[in-house]
Amino acid sequence: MEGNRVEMSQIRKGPWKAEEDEVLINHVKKYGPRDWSSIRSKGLLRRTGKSCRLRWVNKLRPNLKNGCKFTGEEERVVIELQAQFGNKWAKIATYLPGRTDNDVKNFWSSRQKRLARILQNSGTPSSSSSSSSRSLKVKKEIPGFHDVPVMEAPKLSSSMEELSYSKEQSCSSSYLDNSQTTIKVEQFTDLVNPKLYTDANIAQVELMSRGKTPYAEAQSQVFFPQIPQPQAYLTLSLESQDLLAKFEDPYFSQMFAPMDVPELEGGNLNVEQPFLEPVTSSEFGAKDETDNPMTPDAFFDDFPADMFDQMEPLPKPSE
DNA sequence: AAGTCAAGCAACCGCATCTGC
DNA sequence: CGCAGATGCGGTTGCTTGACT
Repeated sequence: MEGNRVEMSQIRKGPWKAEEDEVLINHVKKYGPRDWSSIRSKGLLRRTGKSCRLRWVNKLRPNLKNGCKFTGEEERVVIELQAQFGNKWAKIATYLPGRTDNDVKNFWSSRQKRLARILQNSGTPSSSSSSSSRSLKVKKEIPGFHDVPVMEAPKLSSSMEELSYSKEQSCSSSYLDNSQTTIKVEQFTDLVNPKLYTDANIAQVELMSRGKTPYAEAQSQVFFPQIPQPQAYLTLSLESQDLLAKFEDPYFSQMFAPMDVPELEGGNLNVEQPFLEPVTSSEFGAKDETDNPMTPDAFFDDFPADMFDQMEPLPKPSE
Protein backbone atom coordinates (compact mmCIF):
# COMPACT_ATOMS: atom_id res chain seq x y z
CA MET A 1 0.00 0.00 0.00
CA GLU A 2 1.16 3.48 -0.77
CA GLY A 3 0.08 4.69 2.63
CA ASN A 4 2.14 2.09 4.41
CA ARG A 5 5.36 3.50 3.07
CA VAL A 6 4.39 6.90 4.28
CA GLU A 7 3.46 5.46 7.64
CA MET A 8 6.78 3.67 8.02
CA SER A 9 8.62 6.88 7.34
CA GLN A 10 6.82 8.58 10.16
CA ILE A 11 7.97 8.40 13.72
CA ARG A 12 5.47 6.84 16.02
CA LYS A 13 5.18 8.15 19.56
CA GLY A 14 3.18 7.35 22.63
CA PRO A 15 2.34 4.09 24.32
CA TRP A 16 3.78 0.91 22.92
CA LYS A 17 1.60 -1.79 21.48
CA ALA A 18 2.11 -5.45 22.24
CA GLU A 19 3.08 -6.07 18.63
CA GLU A 20 5.77 -3.42 18.84
CA ASP A 21 7.10 -4.97 21.99
CA GLU A 22 7.23 -8.30 20.26
CA VAL A 23 9.20 -6.87 17.37
CA LEU A 24 11.59 -5.20 19.73
CA ILE A 25 12.09 -8.32 21.79
CA ASN A 26 12.78 -10.36 18.68
CA HIS A 27 15.31 -7.82 17.56
CA VAL A 28 17.12 -7.97 20.88
CA LYS A 29 17.03 -11.74 20.79
CA LYS A 30 18.73 -11.67 17.42
CA TYR A 31 21.19 -8.87 17.82
CA GLY A 32 21.37 -8.11 21.50
CA PRO A 33 20.46 -4.86 23.18
CA ARG A 34 22.18 -2.61 20.68
CA ASP A 35 21.80 -1.19 17.20
CA TRP A 36 18.61 0.49 18.23
CA SER A 37 18.62 2.79 15.28
CA SER A 38 18.70 -0.12 12.86
CA ILE A 39 15.28 -1.20 14.08
CA ARG A 40 13.78 1.76 12.33
CA SER A 41 16.16 1.82 9.39
CA LYS A 42 15.21 -1.79 8.67
CA GLY A 43 11.58 -0.80 8.75
CA LEU A 44 10.78 -3.03 11.69
CA LEU A 45 9.31 -0.29 13.83
CA ARG A 46 8.35 3.34 13.40
CA ARG A 47 10.18 4.21 16.57
CA THR A 48 13.39 6.07 17.08
CA GLY A 49 16.36 4.18 18.37
CA LYS A 50 16.16 6.12 21.56
CA SER A 51 12.57 5.14 22.07
CA CYS A 52 13.38 1.48 21.43
CA ARG A 53 16.23 1.51 23.86
CA LEU A 54 14.13 3.18 26.50
CA ARG A 55 11.34 0.70 26.05
CA TRP A 56 13.72 -2.20 26.41
CA VAL A 57 15.56 -0.81 29.39
CA ASN A 58 12.49 0.28 31.29
CA LYS A 59 9.88 -2.33 30.46
CA LEU A 60 11.05 -5.31 28.41
CA ARG A 61 14.37 -6.16 29.93
CA PRO A 62 14.28 -9.40 31.93
CA ASN A 63 14.04 -9.50 35.70
CA LEU A 64 12.52 -6.09 36.07
CA LYS A 65 10.34 -5.53 39.08
CA ASN A 66 7.57 -4.01 37.07
CA GLY A 67 4.53 -2.97 39.02
CA CYS A 68 6.24 -3.67 42.29
CA LYS A 69 6.38 -0.99 44.92
CA PHE A 70 9.73 -0.02 46.30
CA THR A 71 10.40 -1.98 49.43
CA GLY A 72 11.51 -0.24 52.55
CA GLU A 73 14.98 -1.54 51.98
CA GLU A 74 15.12 -0.28 48.44
CA GLU A 75 13.85 3.04 49.63
CA ARG A 76 16.54 3.22 52.19
CA VAL A 77 19.21 2.45 49.64
CA VAL A 78 17.89 5.12 47.32
CA ILE A 79 17.95 7.66 50.09
CA GLU A 80 21.50 6.91 51.05
CA LEU A 81 22.82 6.68 47.53
CA GLN A 82 21.07 9.87 46.53
CA ALA A 83 22.76 11.55 49.44
CA GLN A 84 26.09 10.25 48.24
CA PHE A 85 25.82 10.48 44.47
CA GLY A 86 23.15 13.10 43.96
CA ASN A 87 20.67 12.65 41.15
CA LYS A 88 22.70 9.97 39.45
CA TRP A 89 19.72 7.76 38.89
CA ALA A 90 21.40 5.35 36.54
CA LYS A 91 24.18 4.81 39.02
CA ILE A 92 21.79 4.39 41.91
CA ALA A 93 19.73 1.94 39.90
CA THR A 94 22.74 -0.32 39.52
CA TYR A 95 22.52 -0.97 43.25
CA LEU A 96 18.89 -1.99 42.98
CA PRO A 97 18.40 -5.21 41.05
CA GLY A 98 15.35 -5.06 38.86
CA ARG A 99 14.98 -1.31 39.13
CA THR A 100 15.64 1.15 36.35
CA ASP A 101 16.90 4.67 36.52
CA ASN A 102 13.43 5.77 35.54
CA ASP A 103 11.97 3.82 38.43
CA VAL A 104 14.34 5.40 40.88
CA LYS A 105 13.82 8.83 39.43
CA ASN A 106 10.06 8.56 39.59
CA PHE A 107 10.18 7.15 43.06
CA TRP A 108 12.37 9.98 44.25
CA SER A 109 10.25 12.56 42.54
CA SER A 110 7.08 11.28 44.14
CA ARG A 111 8.78 11.15 47.46
CA GLN A 112 10.04 14.70 47.16
CA LYS A 113 6.57 15.92 46.31
CA ARG A 114 5.15 14.13 49.27
CA LEU A 115 7.80 15.55 51.52
CA ALA A 116 7.24 19.04 50.24
CA ARG A 117 3.59 18.72 50.96
CA ILE A 118 4.21 17.40 54.44
CA LEU A 119 6.72 20.06 55.28
CA GLN A 120 4.44 22.72 53.94
CA ASN A 121 1.65 21.41 56.07
CA SER A 122 3.69 21.21 59.21
CA GLY A 123 5.17 24.61 58.57
CA THR A 124 1.93 26.46 57.97
CA PRO A 125 -0.35 25.52 60.81
CA SER A 126 -2.74 28.35 60.20
CA SER A 127 -3.40 27.46 56.60
CA SER A 128 -5.77 24.68 57.39
CA SER A 129 -8.50 26.18 55.31
CA SER A 130 -6.35 26.27 52.23
CA SER A 131 -4.98 22.82 52.74
CA SER A 132 -8.18 20.91 52.94
CA SER A 133 -7.28 18.91 49.91
CA ARG A 134 -3.98 18.01 51.42
CA SER A 135 -5.44 16.78 54.63
CA LEU A 136 -7.68 14.76 52.45
CA LYS A 137 -4.67 13.05 51.03
CA VAL A 138 -3.36 12.30 54.46
CA LYS A 139 -6.49 10.40 55.19
CA LYS A 140 -5.95 8.52 52.01
CA GLU A 141 -2.44 7.55 52.92
CA ILE A 142 -3.22 6.55 56.44
CA PRO A 143 -6.43 4.64 56.60
CA GLY A 144 -8.26 5.26 59.80
CA PHE A 145 -6.70 8.60 60.27
CA HIS A 146 -8.94 10.99 62.13
CA ASP A 147 -8.87 14.69 61.71
CA VAL A 148 -6.82 16.39 64.29
CA PRO A 149 -5.78 20.00 64.51
CA VAL A 150 -2.76 20.88 62.48
CA MET A 151 0.08 21.73 64.75
CA GLU A 152 3.63 22.94 64.55
CA ALA A 153 6.04 20.10 64.00
CA PRO A 154 6.35 19.04 67.59
CA LYS A 155 9.34 17.90 69.47
CA LEU A 156 9.31 14.61 71.18
CA SER A 157 10.52 14.31 74.66
CA SER A 158 14.01 12.99 75.01
CA SER A 159 12.63 9.63 75.82
CA MET A 160 12.61 7.26 72.96
CA GLU A 161 9.51 6.66 71.05
CA GLU A 162 9.54 3.18 69.75
CA LEU A 163 7.23 1.24 67.64
CA SER A 164 7.14 -2.04 65.93
CA TYR A 165 4.89 -3.15 63.22
CA SER A 166 4.61 -5.88 60.70
CA LYS A 167 6.27 -5.57 57.42
CA GLU A 168 4.22 -6.31 54.40
CA GLN A 169 5.84 -8.36 51.74
CA SER A 170 4.94 -6.81 48.47
CA CYS A 171 7.33 -8.51 46.10
CA SER A 172 8.01 -12.15 45.74
CA SER A 173 11.54 -11.23 44.94
CA SER A 174 12.08 -9.40 48.17
CA TYR A 175 15.27 -10.33 49.85
CA LEU A 176 14.03 -9.38 53.24
CA ASP A 177 12.37 -11.80 55.50
CA ASN A 178 12.19 -9.77 58.62
CA SER A 179 8.72 -9.52 59.91
CA GLN A 180 9.32 -6.75 62.35
CA THR A 181 10.56 -3.27 61.84
CA THR A 182 11.59 -1.02 64.62
CA ILE A 183 12.00 2.67 64.42
CA LYS A 184 13.41 4.80 67.10
CA VAL A 185 13.32 8.51 67.02
CA GLU A 186 15.17 10.50 69.57
CA GLN A 187 14.18 13.93 68.47
CA PHE A 188 11.71 14.59 65.79
CA THR A 189 13.35 17.82 64.93
CA ASP A 190 16.21 15.73 63.68
CA LEU A 191 14.11 14.67 60.78
CA VAL A 192 14.09 17.99 59.05
CA ASN A 193 16.29 16.84 56.23
CA PRO A 194 14.13 15.29 53.55
CA LYS A 195 16.98 13.13 52.39
CA LEU A 196 16.76 11.13 55.54
CA TYR A 197 13.09 10.46 55.45
CA THR A 198 11.95 7.03 54.73
CA ASP A 199 8.30 6.59 54.00
CA ALA A 200 7.85 5.51 57.54
CA ASN A 201 9.52 8.69 58.68
CA ILE A 202 7.30 10.67 56.41
CA ALA A 203 4.31 9.06 57.94
CA GLN A 204 5.65 9.86 61.33
CA VAL A 205 6.12 13.47 60.46
CA GLU A 206 2.62 13.62 59.07
CA LEU A 207 1.27 12.19 62.23
CA MET A 208 3.42 14.26 64.47
CA SER A 209 2.53 17.39 62.61
CA ARG A 210 -1.00 16.68 63.57
CA GLY A 211 -0.31 15.88 67.15
CA LYS A 212 -0.25 12.11 66.99
CA THR A 213 2.72 10.09 68.01
CA PRO A 214 3.88 7.25 65.85
CA TYR A 215 3.46 5.02 68.82
CA ALA A 216 -0.14 5.92 69.22
CA GLU A 217 -0.69 5.40 65.55
CA ALA A 218 1.01 2.04 65.62
CA GLN A 219 -1.23 1.08 68.46
CA SER A 220 -4.19 1.61 66.22
CA GLN A 221 -2.62 -0.51 63.47
CA VAL A 222 -3.09 2.04 60.77
CA PHE A 223 0.46 2.78 59.88
CA PHE A 224 0.93 2.90 56.11
CA PRO A 225 -0.27 -0.62 55.61
CA GLN A 226 0.17 -0.52 51.88
CA ILE A 227 3.83 0.38 51.93
CA PRO A 228 6.40 -2.16 53.00
CA GLN A 229 8.22 -0.48 55.78
CA PRO A 230 11.94 -0.04 55.89
CA GLN A 231 14.14 -2.18 57.98
CA ALA A 232 15.31 0.95 59.61
CA TYR A 233 16.16 1.61 63.15
CA LEU A 234 16.63 5.29 63.15
CA THR A 235 18.52 6.86 65.97
CA LEU A 236 19.39 10.35 64.92
CA SER A 237 20.66 12.81 67.42
CA LEU A 238 21.82 15.86 65.56
CA GLU A 239 22.92 18.71 67.69
CA SER A 240 22.53 21.83 65.66
CA GLN A 241 21.71 23.45 62.36
CA ASP A 242 25.41 23.41 61.60
CA LEU A 243 25.36 19.70 61.78
CA LEU A 244 22.28 19.56 59.64
CA ALA A 245 24.05 21.55 57.00
CA LYS A 246 26.51 18.74 56.66
CA PHE A 247 23.86 16.68 55.01
CA GLU A 248 24.90 18.38 51.84
CA ASP A 249 28.27 16.73 52.20
CA PRO A 250 28.15 13.56 50.15
CA TYR A 251 30.24 11.79 52.71
CA PHE A 252 28.16 12.88 55.60
CA SER A 253 25.75 10.06 55.10
CA GLN A 254 28.53 7.84 56.29
CA MET A 255 28.04 9.44 59.64
CA PHE A 256 25.11 7.11 59.85
CA ALA A 257 27.17 4.04 59.20
CA PRO A 258 26.89 2.94 62.80
CA MET A 259 23.21 3.62 62.75
CA ASP A 260 21.55 0.68 64.35
CA VAL A 261 20.20 -1.30 61.49
CA PRO A 262 20.55 -4.85 62.63
CA GLU A 263 19.26 -6.17 59.36
CA LEU A 264 21.69 -4.12 57.38
CA GLU A 265 25.01 -4.48 59.10
CA GLY A 266 25.73 -0.82 58.69
CA GLY A 267 23.83 2.22 57.64
CA ASN A 268 25.77 3.62 54.74
CA LEU A 269 26.56 1.96 51.49
CA ASN A 270 27.81 -1.08 53.26
CA VAL A 271 24.36 -2.41 53.09
CA GLU A 272 23.70 -6.05 53.02
CA GLN A 273 23.41 -7.89 49.76
CA PRO A 274 21.97 -7.52 47.25
CA PHE A 275 22.70 -3.87 47.57
CA LEU A 276 26.32 -4.28 48.44
CA GLU A 277 27.52 -4.28 44.89
CA PRO A 278 26.09 -2.43 41.98
CA VAL A 279 24.53 -4.60 39.36
CA THR A 280 26.27 -4.13 36.08
CA SER A 281 24.22 -3.72 32.98
CA SER A 282 25.39 -7.06 31.74
CA GLU A 283 24.10 -8.67 34.88
CA PHE A 284 20.64 -7.40 34.24
CA GLY A 285 18.68 -10.12 32.68
CA ALA A 286 21.56 -12.49 32.88
CA LYS A 287 21.80 -12.95 36.55
CA ASP A 288 22.39 -16.67 36.43
CA GLU A 289 25.07 -16.63 33.84
CA THR A 290 27.87 -14.93 35.60
CA ASP A 291 30.33 -17.32 34.03
CA ASN A 292 29.30 -16.53 30.55
CA PRO A 293 30.73 -13.72 28.54
CA MET A 294 28.20 -11.16 27.53
CA THR A 295 27.49 -11.97 23.94
CA PRO A 296 24.20 -11.37 22.22
CA ASP A 297 23.55 -15.06 22.00
CA ALA A 298 24.76 -15.97 25.45
CA PHE A 299 22.57 -13.23 26.75
CA PHE A 300 19.50 -15.26 25.96
CA ASP A 301 20.79 -18.80 25.82
CA ASP A 302 19.77 -19.73 29.31
CA PHE A 303 16.38 -18.15 29.22
CA PRO A 304 13.30 -20.26 28.83
CA ALA A 305 11.26 -19.70 25.74
CA ASP A 306 8.54 -18.00 27.73
CA MET A 307 10.88 -15.83 29.71
CA PHE A 308 9.08 -12.73 28.66
CA ASP A 309 5.78 -14.00 29.87
CA GLN A 310 6.84 -14.84 33.37
CA MET A 311 9.55 -13.05 35.18
CA GLU A 312 11.30 -15.21 37.70
CA PRO A 313 11.91 -13.81 41.14
CA LEU A 314 15.46 -12.78 41.66
CA PRO A 315 17.45 -15.31 43.64
CA LYS A 316 18.50 -14.46 47.09
CA PRO A 317 22.13 -13.50 47.38
CA SER A 318 22.84 -16.51 49.49
CA GLU A 319 21.59 -18.84 46.82
C1' DA B 1 -22.80 8.64 39.72
C1' DA B 2 -20.06 12.38 38.55
C1' DG B 3 -16.41 15.51 39.38
C1' DT B 4 -11.96 16.71 41.45
C1' DC B 5 -7.46 15.99 42.78
C1' DA B 6 -2.98 13.97 43.46
C1' DA B 7 0.11 9.95 42.93
C1' DG B 8 2.31 6.95 40.00
C1' DC B 9 4.03 5.75 35.80
C1' DA B 10 5.49 5.69 30.89
C1' DA B 11 7.45 8.13 27.50
C1' DC B 12 9.54 12.20 25.32
C1' DC B 13 13.05 15.83 24.97
C1' DG B 14 17.44 18.00 25.22
C1' DC B 15 22.01 17.66 26.38
C1' DA B 16 26.30 15.06 27.32
C1' DT B 17 29.26 11.45 26.31
C1' DC B 18 30.98 7.73 23.61
C1' DT B 19 32.53 5.55 19.39
C1' DG B 20 33.82 4.78 14.77
C1' DC B 21 35.50 6.79 10.66
C1' DC C 1 41.98 15.68 15.47
C1' DG C 2 37.38 16.61 14.10
C1' DC C 3 32.96 15.19 12.80
C1' DA C 4 28.67 12.63 12.81
C1' DG C 5 25.88 9.21 14.49
C1' DA C 6 24.72 6.30 18.40
C1' DT C 7 23.93 5.83 23.03
C1' DG C 8 23.18 7.22 27.85
C1' DC C 9 21.30 10.17 31.27
C1' DG C 10 18.45 13.43 33.80
C1' DG C 11 14.54 16.53 33.64
C1' DT C 12 10.00 17.09 32.32
C1' DT C 13 5.43 16.18 30.61
C1' DG C 14 1.13 14.02 30.05
C1' DC C 15 -1.86 10.16 30.75
C1' DT C 16 -4.07 6.75 33.84
C1' DT C 17 -5.76 5.35 38.06
C1' DG C 18 -7.62 5.47 42.51
C1' DA C 19 -9.33 7.92 46.59
C1' DC C 20 -12.37 11.05 48.06
C1' DT C 21 -16.35 14.41 48.22
